[in-house]
Amino acid sequence: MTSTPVRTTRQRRAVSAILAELDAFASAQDIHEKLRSNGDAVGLSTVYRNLQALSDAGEVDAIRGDDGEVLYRRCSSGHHHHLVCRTCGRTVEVEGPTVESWADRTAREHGFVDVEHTLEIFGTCDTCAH
Amino acid sequence: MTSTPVRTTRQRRAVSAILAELDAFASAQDIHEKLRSNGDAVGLSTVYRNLQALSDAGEVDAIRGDDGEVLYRRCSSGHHHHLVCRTCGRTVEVEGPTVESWADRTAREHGFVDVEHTLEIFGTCDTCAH
DNA sequence: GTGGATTTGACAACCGTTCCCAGGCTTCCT
DNA sequence: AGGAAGCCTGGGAACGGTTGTCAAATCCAC
Repeated sequence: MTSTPVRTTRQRRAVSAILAELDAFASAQDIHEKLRSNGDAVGLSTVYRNLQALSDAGEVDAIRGDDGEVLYRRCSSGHHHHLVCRTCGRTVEVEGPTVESWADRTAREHGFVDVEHTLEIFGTCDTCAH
Repeated sequence: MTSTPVRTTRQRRAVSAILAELDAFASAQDIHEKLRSNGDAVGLSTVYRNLQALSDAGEVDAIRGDDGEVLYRRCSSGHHHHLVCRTCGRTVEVEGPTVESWADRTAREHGFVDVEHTLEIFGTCDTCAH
């Protein structure tokens, strides 16, 4: 396998920097906007490309919002789920060991293999609920 | 509150009929295509409208596929989750009572209210796995 | 059957995302 | 440091799913 060279460009650094200081899930366009208002102008295509690359590399988590747009967030590396505030986007990473085994067992009982699952919890956080 | 009259049109019936005989999740465009090849021509807009209406009325479940398109399926009325074959779309409805309470409890512990969750399991069904 | 509101359908518009490609910038080598 | 090679960038066009528009068709109550 041929190693793919990766270059550290200003744009790539800028995108990573934004993600590092963000506690909430944000869309590619949100991030593009933030970069722009920070003075760190980066092309929209580039933002998309880099977010996707980071996502593929497992460095950021990607989920799909209600309206279908993809939201990104820098997360801890292990397998976990998200508790997301539907108002401000603030996110808490949670683990549910029981869920994992239940999902796998259930799928296997029905003859399914190569099992994955998605689980997200949405609510309104205490700050946003007054 | 003013009651909204609902009319039973040929198109509405055709869409419901297709859903009734479908065991898998299907996109609006899939359904439009099936109707068309059945000779029951229905406009694409109408298919979208009716699927959305059925979804709002809770008569069909809607989930979002990996590529972001919305998939519909007629399901049983109670709260349940889906075990979906990622190859053929065949779907089994499953229940996970433990998951429900765990999700609610976890969210509440973090001060979140008005909690919802989404949980889908994807795998390859025995038929598709050979 | 008739009137009048609901629905339909063809097409345009939308929106997030991806593609394209000429020019720019990193890297590596010397 | 200087220069060649090729990955990266960015602006705009293209794309695919979905929604909006509005005149014409349809359904239902009377």
